[in-house]
Amino acid sequence: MAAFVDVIIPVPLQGLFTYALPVGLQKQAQAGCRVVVPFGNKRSTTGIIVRLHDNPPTDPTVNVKDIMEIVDEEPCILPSQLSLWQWIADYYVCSIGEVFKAAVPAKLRKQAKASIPDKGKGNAKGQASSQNSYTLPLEGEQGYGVLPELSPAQSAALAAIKENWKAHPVCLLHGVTSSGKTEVYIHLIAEAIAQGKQVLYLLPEIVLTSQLTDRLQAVFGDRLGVYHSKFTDVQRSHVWQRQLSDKPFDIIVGVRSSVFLPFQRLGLVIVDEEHEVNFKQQEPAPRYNARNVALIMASRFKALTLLGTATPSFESYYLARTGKYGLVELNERYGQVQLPRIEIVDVKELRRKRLMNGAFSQRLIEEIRLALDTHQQVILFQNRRGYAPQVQCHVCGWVPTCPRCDVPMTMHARSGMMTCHYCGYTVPVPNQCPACENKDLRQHGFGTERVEEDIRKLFPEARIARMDLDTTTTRQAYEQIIHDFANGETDILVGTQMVTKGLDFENVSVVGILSADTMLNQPDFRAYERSFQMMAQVAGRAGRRARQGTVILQTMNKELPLIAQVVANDYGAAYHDQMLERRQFAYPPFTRLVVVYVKHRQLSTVEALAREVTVSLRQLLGTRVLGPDEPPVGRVHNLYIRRIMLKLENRLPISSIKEQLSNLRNQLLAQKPYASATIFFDVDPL
DNA sequence: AGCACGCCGACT
DNA sequence: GTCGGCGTGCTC
Repeated sequence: MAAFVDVIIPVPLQGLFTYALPVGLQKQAQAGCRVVVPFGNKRSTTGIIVRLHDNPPTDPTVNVKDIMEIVDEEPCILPSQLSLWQWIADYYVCSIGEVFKAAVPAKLRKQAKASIPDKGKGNAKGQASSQNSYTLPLEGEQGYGVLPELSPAQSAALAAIKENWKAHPVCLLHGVTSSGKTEVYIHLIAEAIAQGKQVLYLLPEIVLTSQLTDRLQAVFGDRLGVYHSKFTDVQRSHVWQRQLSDKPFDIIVGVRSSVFLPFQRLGLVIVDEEHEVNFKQQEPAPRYNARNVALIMASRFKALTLLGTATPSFESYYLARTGKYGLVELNERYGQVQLPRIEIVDVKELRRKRLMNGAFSQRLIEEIRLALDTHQQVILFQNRRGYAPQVQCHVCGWVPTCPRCDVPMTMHARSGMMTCHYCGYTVPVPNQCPACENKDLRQHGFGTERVEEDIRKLFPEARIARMDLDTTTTRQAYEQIIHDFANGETDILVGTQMVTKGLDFENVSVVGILSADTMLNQPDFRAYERSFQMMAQVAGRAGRRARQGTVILQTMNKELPLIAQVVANDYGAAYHDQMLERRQFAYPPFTRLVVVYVKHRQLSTVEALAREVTVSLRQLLGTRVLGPDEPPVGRVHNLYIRRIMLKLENRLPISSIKEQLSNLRNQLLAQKPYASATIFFDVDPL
């Protein structure tokens, strides 16, 4: 009988915590069970048992405390999950307690007694499947509906994927926009569950709409569970519990965090829109990429994996081209719909000739007019929300900036407020310049709110909607906008990136990219890749059934090769060009990146600490260490920020380097002047 | 990350 | 006289 247990505690501290196991609790203790323990100043905290043993802590100064209570009769975290958590903590250089926090719904993390023992009865309320009965068809029996019929191209892709899987457990499906990848997925899912396997179908939050879940629901009924971040914590806890039961969902369609659900017999993982940056969690730790975590999880389950997208991340495409992944191309749009015609508009020249009407060129206005006259729909993409990204005093040049961050505040006209898009700080729009008292404050640039207002003036008869962070605060609002547009109740949809993501509308004949330049000008080695992806994706929303769509692409950089590649929809050329540069400048996929972030309230402290970090890392890694430098926004929430970038060749012993990073961090933060500083790592940054 | 302890300003 | 500001120290 074990005397001690090692426990995961939800704090950003390295390692596990050892507790004594009172005799009375010994028979109930199992790895994966929740326990209530005293921790620090807190009388009780819920942790997870990782292992049982007989060794008191080696450090004689620690005062071992007793477990107060074991919450579960049966583990609520499976061994496969515990080991995945450890992998994530090691790979992304964070604590396992932070992984615990990200992985488990809060309700389950806060002791919720008595809910787990009710095995097999976890009802996922508010789920796509609302029925209570979990009766499944017997083996071999047909609880799902009719599978969609596949076009010859889709059938060929399906066959090719299965053929590829014979040699590679991971296959990349590169299918042009509107090629009907979802139907292919449905066939693969049906085959997997017919073999008694579970399926994880991962997509970015923005694509997980009822449009999609209804479609899957129609085929798979209540074998399908949906795991959405906008569901309540209770709903997510129910899905978790059901996955532990003896009647788990066979298919989980879910966002990033669904990689943390307990799977018992995972056989297939589909990562749709594989290139999406939203698969990477930015804040807080763990800064994990759900696509990569899913790949690790799949390989541990010996499950097959399909990565699908019209615009593969260059990393994935590289792995496919070099034979690490299988590669299947699906070049034909479903129903022989043509790819859109992309027309470049030279904004620089039009500006010079004073021919721009605000953010709109004459060509774009003509095309919108034509679409409205023929009862077709329009999508306008502008990658900034709000009314004006910057306000400036025309006399003295004063610009309202956030008091807590080094950024200009964005003006929002409807609310009459200026808002910082980094920290949320909001103040009323000033009616005069506080520096020179002049009243001539001018707005610079165009946000979606302004675009919406201007387009209403140009087309007063059109029904117009806007989709951005400000109009989609609730899931219902988001679904409503999509629903109205899909049903033809809206003529023009204005929006940010949100309008570019995997939404399929039948009747869109015109897409306007108002300014390609905001994307192109990002000071980031991925700007090229991201710009191509975004433009190709938004262009792909145009031209559905029966007719070719038109894309009006407005740019100040029409001579850039990238623009020509977007026009030609030449993914291969964009990839090729970019690979030359990535190789030359030692960027992924030819290296792995780790960015070290240093933050502190005081500028002098951040700078000193960033220098110390850099010096120490140079001793270890030499010229692979770049920086320190100031990020584009050098202060957020009153914290000054510096970063150091590590470019590590693929052959380097990455895990030992990460261990040293972690040690260096602990060592520096233990020094007095740096005690209140923050150091964290962003592994494989996007 | 919490949370408590501890030492300095404007209020009933 | 005290309520409370957040610096800093610790967590099996």
